[in-house]
Amino acid sequence: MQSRSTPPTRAGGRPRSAEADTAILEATRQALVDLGWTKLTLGDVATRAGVAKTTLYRRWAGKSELVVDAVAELFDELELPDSGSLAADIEGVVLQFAALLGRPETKTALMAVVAESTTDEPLRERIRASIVDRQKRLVLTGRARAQARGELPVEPDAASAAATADLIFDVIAGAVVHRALVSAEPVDGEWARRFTLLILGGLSAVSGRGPDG
Amino acid sequence: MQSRSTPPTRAGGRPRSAEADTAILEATRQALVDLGWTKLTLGDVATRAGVAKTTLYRRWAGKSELVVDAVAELFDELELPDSGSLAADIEGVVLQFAALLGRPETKTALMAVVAESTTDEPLRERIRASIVDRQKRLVLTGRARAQARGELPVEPDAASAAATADLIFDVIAGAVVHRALVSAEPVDGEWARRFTLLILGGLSAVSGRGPDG
DNA sequence: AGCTTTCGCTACGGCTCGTAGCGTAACTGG
DNA sequence: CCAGTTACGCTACGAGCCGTAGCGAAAGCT
Repeated sequence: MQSRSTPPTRAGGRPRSAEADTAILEATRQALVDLGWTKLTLGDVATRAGVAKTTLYRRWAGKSELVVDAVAELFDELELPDSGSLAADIEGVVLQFAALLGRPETKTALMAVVAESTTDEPLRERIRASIVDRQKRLVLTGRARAQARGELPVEPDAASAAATADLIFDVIAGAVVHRALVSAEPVDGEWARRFTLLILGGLSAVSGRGPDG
Repeated sequence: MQSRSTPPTRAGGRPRSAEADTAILEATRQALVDLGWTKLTLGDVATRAGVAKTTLYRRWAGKSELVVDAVAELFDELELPDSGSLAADIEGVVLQFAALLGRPETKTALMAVVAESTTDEPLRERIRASIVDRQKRLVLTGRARAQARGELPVEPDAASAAATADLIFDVIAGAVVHRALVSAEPVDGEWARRFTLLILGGLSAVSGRGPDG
């Protein structure tokens, strides 16, 4: 996962405790739930994890990196169930992503580290590698399946196909995040259905008929 | 604007300096550019603005509230130019919103305060009132114009119409924010064109033909 | 005038930061 | 078994920021 700060890793010497690692990440998530992003302190996390504060600083450069690793583990749960239709696939991934964003630890952490990454390029790359790309795969496989079913045309131009995939990704992830965290309204089956209708058929499709289409 | 913390406002007494207010908000934006969200301190803002630190604390409850007010002013610039077609309207507002998110002060501030708002309900309400609703108006007027032109059907059910408007809003704002801040790739005319194509015609429309459609 | 509120300034205790130093623990290779 | 190497827990430290209190002076209103 390349999460921790890699030391020169010469052979020999006492190995880093794996239990400490998991304890720290779990303690970080719990601290996020209890305190939120700003009030979370590394000293508090160390106490919760039962390790010394110095141990934390030996493995992570700072608060942002630690939190990214802590929430990145949660994004491993994301999967794309093969529902048999593109619409069902989209609804499924939307609801799954929404459930993840519903957890208090991801809620407060995700936006905060992204905010931090706007003035910290290495951090942004870390987020991309351990969180964002994991979601992007869902879009790629989902589209491949839809194309195999004949639900979507195969774009001949590779550059155009990549741009479309990026677009779809930003639209889906962005819309769910905005609905869940900015508008702070529920991402339920009803919303997922309307959203999918919009993505597949466009504005006229979603506003032309009722939600029970 | 109801931005500052309203004192009991009895008659009489020395009025609050309006110059200090604008100086503080301007200093806050500049500090955001120079330091980013986390490294911004209220003491530093006070020094930049040429006011005492205590003056700041008399008007704002904390860092989050101050920053919200500082960036909210920038969102007043948003306007919906009547371009004559729904597609052009969408592209216009997307590019306008993207330009706003391109500024370093909004970049780092917007996500940070939203992150904070997930554990601070009054702050979320403040953001909604002074920032989010301002964008939502653009969606409502844009749709009204499109309906007047006959480009969009008029939804008879009021609840359904409101749900659609919320959906459109979350999709547009969310996609632009995600593209600009998470993917960190340019929101240019090319992207705006493809995005508009997707919103209006759905997935098959954007992947069916090339970007020069 | 007298009253009221804000202002700038100084000072303070409390908290967090990130690091340094030390002795000990764990694991590796000769 | 014994050096060598690295991680660990612990303590302590200067530095910086927080948010508030207290003061005298300034700027309005009646």
